[in-house]
Amino acid sequence: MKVLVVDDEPQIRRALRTSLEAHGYTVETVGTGDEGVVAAASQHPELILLDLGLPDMDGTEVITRVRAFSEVPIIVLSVRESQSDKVAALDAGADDYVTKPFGMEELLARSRAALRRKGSGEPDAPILTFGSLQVDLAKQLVTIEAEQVHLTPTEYGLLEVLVTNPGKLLTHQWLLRRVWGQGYGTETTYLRTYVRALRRKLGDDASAPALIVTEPGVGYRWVADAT
Amino acid sequence: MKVLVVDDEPQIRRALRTSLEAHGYTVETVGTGDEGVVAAASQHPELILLDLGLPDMDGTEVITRVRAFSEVPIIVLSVRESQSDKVAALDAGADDYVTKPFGMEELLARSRAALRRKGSGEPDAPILTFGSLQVDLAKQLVTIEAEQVHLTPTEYGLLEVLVTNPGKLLTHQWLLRRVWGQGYGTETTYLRTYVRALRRKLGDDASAPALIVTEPGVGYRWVADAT
DNA sequence: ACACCGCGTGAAGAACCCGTGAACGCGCCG
DNA sequence: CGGCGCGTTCACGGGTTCTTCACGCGGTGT
Repeated sequence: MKVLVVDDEPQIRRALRTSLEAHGYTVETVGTGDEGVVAAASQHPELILLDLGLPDMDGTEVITRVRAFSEVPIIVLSVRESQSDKVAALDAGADDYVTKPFGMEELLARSRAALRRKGSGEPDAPILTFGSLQVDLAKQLVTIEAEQVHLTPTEYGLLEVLVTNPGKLLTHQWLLRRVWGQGYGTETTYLRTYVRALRRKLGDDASAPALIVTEPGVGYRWVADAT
Repeated sequence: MKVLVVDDEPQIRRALRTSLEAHGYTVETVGTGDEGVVAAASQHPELILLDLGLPDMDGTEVITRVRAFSEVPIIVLSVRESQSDKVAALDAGADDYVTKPFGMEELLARSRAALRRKGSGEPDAPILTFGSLQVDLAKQLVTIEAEQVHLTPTEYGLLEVLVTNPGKLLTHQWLLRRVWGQGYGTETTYLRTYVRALRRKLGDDASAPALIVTEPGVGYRWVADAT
């Protein structure tokens, strides 16, 4: 049973490692959010313990990134007790939220509860294929006919929400909030610009779309069939 | 989305009921553990909020009894903060443990997290079928004989309120308010135009309607049987 | 029988939206 | 310090959608 610990404080990493290993878990530890996402993709842990106070990126960002390609249980550890922090983390896709300092017995029990639930899930493929187009959600890598395509962060973010919601009509507001953040919702010119960039780089034609269909006045829709 | 609240304090029951119902949940409440187990079996709730301090039986006992026949998510609410209580409840099969007093926003977020985990397994089918016509409410996609039909936003909005109120007589004013907004109510020409567009695109004949029947002087009625 | 009302039909102007191309500013790295 | 990548913003032309109008037709009541 492999557990990934993402925390920047070495003593906490050590404490978690010893306690977890004493209970029969295998433990991997990393110190930054970026390493956390990479390890979640490459190591395939069965549980992630994630500290929210990371130096390089916000904790909810890590959750969103991991949730893009995996449904592995995530338990958040944080010193922040405010409701808004908890709500943000849970709604981003976390399974549980424990405030520091916490009791190790409680954390172990919550880990058992999270792992017990995981029983009925099916392993998901982190690589989506649409004809000659491939999107590796874990590595954030896009290839077309085995040729790597370079996308800017915003372009990739938009592509990710599109391919993970295939067939669905995604409204302008929904896309903007999802890719640019909660403060956005009316900047449809952003979408036009980035949808255009995606279509160009992915070889799609706006007048005869095979990937991204525009629904006038409403939003966009990813129409390619996964193969 | 039905939620079962098991708590012996009437004011907590009331508070939970109002908050949950305000967020769109259907709420059942009972006051004893015995009733809780019975309600869990008979009502098939999709989430259980369980107070540990029940008069007739220990809370972990309730969890064990429910877990004997159901995997419905259980969130424990308790005044007890000791680790041993949390461990006991979680190991008995609870999904989460929240200590009173708790913030309602946090509880709602934890409820969403629990329901999200559960919901990912069973595909809720919001696809309505009427013969060869299919309306996918989630994707906002309309197909006829597996062939995609393109509808404008207004056309789709009108179709949606029609198919979600099958058989009912929908007055002009009601339809206009529902599709165009509160400020409308007399513009029957809009309805004529868009009902016509729908009939054309869906292959219905106004003089022998199989989908949309006009009720002269009153409104319209969706008459197709869901299959 | 006749006028009237509501509906279906078709079409046309106006308003809106999208695709396209390009420019500007900012941070970063050499 | 200069270029480069990226995000943001603007303007224009063409297409789609919304709104509005006009004309027949059938049913209703007088």
